[in-house]
Amino acid sequence: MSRFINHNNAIPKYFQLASILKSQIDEGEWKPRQSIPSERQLELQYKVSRPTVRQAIEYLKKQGYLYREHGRGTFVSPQKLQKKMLELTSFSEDLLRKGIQPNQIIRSICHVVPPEKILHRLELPLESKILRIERVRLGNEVPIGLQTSYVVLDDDQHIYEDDLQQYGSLYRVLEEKLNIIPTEADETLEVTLATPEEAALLQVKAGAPLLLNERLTYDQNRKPVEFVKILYRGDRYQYVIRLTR
Amino acid sequence: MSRFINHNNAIPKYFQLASILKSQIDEGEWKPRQSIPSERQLELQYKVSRPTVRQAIEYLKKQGYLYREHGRGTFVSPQKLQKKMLELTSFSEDLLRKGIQPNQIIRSICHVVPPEKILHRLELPLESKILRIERVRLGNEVPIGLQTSYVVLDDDQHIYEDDLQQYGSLYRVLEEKLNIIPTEADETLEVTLATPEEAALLQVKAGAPLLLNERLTYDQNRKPVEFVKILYRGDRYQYVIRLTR
DNA sequence: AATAATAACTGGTAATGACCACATGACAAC
DNA sequence: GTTGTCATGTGGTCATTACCAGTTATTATT
Repeated sequence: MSRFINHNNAIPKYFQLASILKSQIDEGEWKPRQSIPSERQLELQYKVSRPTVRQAIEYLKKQGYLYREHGRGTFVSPQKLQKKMLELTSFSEDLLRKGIQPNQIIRSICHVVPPEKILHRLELPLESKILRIERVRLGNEVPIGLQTSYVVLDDDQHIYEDDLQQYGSLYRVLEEKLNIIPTEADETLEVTLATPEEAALLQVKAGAPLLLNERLTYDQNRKPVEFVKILYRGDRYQYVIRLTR
Repeated sequence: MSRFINHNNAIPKYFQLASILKSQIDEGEWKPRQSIPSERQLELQYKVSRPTVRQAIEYLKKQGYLYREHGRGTFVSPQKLQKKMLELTSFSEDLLRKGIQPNQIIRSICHVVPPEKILHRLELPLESKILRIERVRLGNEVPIGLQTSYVVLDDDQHIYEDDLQQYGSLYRVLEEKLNIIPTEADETLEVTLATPEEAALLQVKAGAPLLLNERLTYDQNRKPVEFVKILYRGDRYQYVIRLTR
């Protein structure tokens, strides 16, 4: 990691500076709760203006790396808060972060007319046909969740089984192949009991408690792109999240 | 709501402007997906500088009221996304928003030495005595959740049963009486089965599935203030959340 | 009529300079 | 010794100016 700002570079200076500061935190150069140099010092050190310094610090603050106290200084957040800065993550990201190897079995991938309630939430007219993907998600080769995704695509956009295998996660296909960035989601969690079919796929007894997770995801333009329903095995899955306000 | 910026006012201009813009959205003057005036127009209209306009818009963007598209404009988020901008909320706030009357029975409020694991997460030395509050939470007079809170307080800070009754929620006591602002939290959700004691308090059968919610809350200075464990009745509670990235 | 260049928007990044509000430690007055 | 004042350092707010980078409608060209 270069410790200087490149002044004739396509990458914004505030972003370069944020990367430099972040690497000093990641590498333990600055310890949690320790103060980092003041805005004026950074301004001199990196030869950028104060607004640029502030923008870089704001960026890292939003991600949970730094916190500020008026009149006192800017400080490194305790380790615990540095971990998960993404609150909206894919199933695969989730598991990888816990050190579990994610895997999947694709049960079906085809165009169907989803239930009316789901069409409504996706802001689509009645009888619309959209892509449905049914998958069994595995962690270290053991069934963890049963996932049904409905994805809204334009006529010239396609997702094939090969894409999912190759990219490893639906979110990566959306982002890297189709340039759709999931940015916001409304999510619910509740407890349900396994039907015989669900029980068989998840290898539990019928009636076993499951964690039901439903999510409506919006893209960068606030257009609904995905409705997903995931049934987790109650005994093998813990949902982790970080909240801010 | 005044539609002008007060130039000699303790309240920051960007905040005044944000309030004005927000009220135009709330009152339906600007419809979802409709564009709001450009930065240059707002600059002229309210006689403030462009950085101030940008700060106001950034503020509302972070709260989910607006979204921007480079080269196109700034737009009002669809209704659905305007609702819950707070991701970190108290139990009472949660229920009120769903139109359910929250209530509580305080089972105990006393100082105890919590389990070692909890002391560790609260970054306290072994054998520390802290405040424990055990409550049964009700919605429309029916038991919904069983809540055990551990709160870290300074020696000169106190919470009494009367405070909880009076303020209605622990978070309001923390904020309004003690000036502790919960700002961030790490939370987990999983499924468990009711022990006989828990079952009796929640009025379900022993072994009934419950939603277990554990949360570690940090204050404005990133100091752990509360560890809370809530057991929700699986058949009566749905956990709702909004995710962003 | 179809296509390509362009002008006129939009938001994004950046520098400079100024003043305010809060926290803290040094120091003088008591 | 204790207390109050003040200088100094911190982040917070704001105005002004400039240019860059996408988007879109217009206009000139073919």
